[in-house]
Amino acid sequence: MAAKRSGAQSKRSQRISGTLQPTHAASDEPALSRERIVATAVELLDAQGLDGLTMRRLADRLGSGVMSLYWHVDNKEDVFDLALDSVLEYRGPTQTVESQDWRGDVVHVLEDWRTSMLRHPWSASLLPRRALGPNILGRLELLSKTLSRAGVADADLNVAIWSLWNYVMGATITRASFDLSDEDRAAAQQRLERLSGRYPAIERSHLLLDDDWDGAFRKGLDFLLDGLAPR
Amino acid sequence: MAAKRSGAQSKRSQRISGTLQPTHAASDEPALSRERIVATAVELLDAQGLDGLTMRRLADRLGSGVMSLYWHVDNKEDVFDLALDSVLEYRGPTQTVESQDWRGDVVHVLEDWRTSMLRHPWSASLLPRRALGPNILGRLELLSKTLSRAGVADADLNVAIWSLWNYVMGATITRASFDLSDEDRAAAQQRLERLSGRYPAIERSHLLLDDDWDGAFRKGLDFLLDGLAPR
DNA sequence: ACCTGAACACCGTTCAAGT
DNA sequence: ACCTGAACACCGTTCAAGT
Repeated sequence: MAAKRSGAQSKRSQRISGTLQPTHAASDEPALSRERIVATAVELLDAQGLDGLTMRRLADRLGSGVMSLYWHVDNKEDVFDLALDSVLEYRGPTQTVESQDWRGDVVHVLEDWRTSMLRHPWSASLLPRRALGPNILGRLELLSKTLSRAGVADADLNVAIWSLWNYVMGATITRASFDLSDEDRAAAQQRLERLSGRYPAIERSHLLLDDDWDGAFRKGLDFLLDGLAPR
Repeated sequence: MAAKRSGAQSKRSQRISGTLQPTHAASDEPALSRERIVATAVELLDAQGLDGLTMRRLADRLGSGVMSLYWHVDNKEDVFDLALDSVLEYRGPTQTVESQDWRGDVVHVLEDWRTSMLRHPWSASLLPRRALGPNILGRLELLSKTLSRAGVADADLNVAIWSLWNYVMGATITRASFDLSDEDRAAAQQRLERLSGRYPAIERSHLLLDDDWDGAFRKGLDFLLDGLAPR
């Protein structure tokens, strides 16, 4: 990873080191690299959302020409794949020492997954269309092992993994997309009421205003786990 | 809805009715309308996928100028919203006569939902980013009523709805995105094995090759329902 | 090995104008 | 009320060229 330099220092070093950075004389940016590109792409996505990521904007932010990116990266799809997988890197404990609470471990793995994605809401809507990168596979691997330890039989393992994956993805995607629009939800509820009578049930229960996403997530997850690995 | 006419008939009527369709003399297409635009957008999405929908291509297919679309439709986002909601129109029985099998009704509602979306795989990856149209609301309403009849208490209704929604969305999105790439999955499994050792658990269980999506869907759904509405 | 600008074939949408 | 073409400000990517 390139270290950050202060503006003053970089200006000086730029003036002095004309021969040291011959191909990069007009800029104070460190050299281009796959890592820098991906990190900057994530920044851009966080700041501007899915549509905000543009090869041209990305190059701008990196202080390089647009076409320079294509040396390090296949195309825009590739950038999406890399950004998504980088955001899903697992940083938690990969093997809690002698844990006895296997069910708690499963919950932790899944909640960490959800939390990671919610930190970058674009990742949720991106995931369904992208390839499985190494970090995603790593999380699936971890989930598989934890489920085995929790007592899920080998024959049921894939069903269990996919059920939980589906649930987590659905919950995360829903939450990420609905949470963006708080007053939209209020507006939606009002619209519901103006159509008075067409949707009486969900109007009465204030479905669109309900926002205990975390609670609902945990509750549904518990039900699933009860079925998958009876305690 | 504009009625379909045969080519011959429309050519004749075009020649005769110069004064009847004065603004549309040069084409044998019926007049533009919101409905036609949406229907054609769905065709285009089915044929070419998400990236295949272009205002220009859409206009081409409709035999009109690009800008004519904007009289009937706000912008491209609007087209996406309309196409998505149109695909989610519920056509099943809205009130089965005196059904006693309430749990079966819930399952039917959710499976019909999933089936509708899988008929148009782009809808799955589109949904998380779009507004709730009338047909989506209608399905939520139906689900809510069915759950009530199945014995879910009012206080638990929203949690139940969102849990099921999340599960169905996750399962559908996953299935729609993974199913597109059959030999990709085989390639992924091979890649796994070439990395031999990094992901032993999911390699051993052939997770990426497992494709009993429907079975997994039903199983997980049953577990959820067991928790939400004990029989 | 790494970076670049010009050029191509596209986009969505504004606007002013037509009937 | 409905449709249109020209024009604008963008896109992603190929290519041939630079160091």
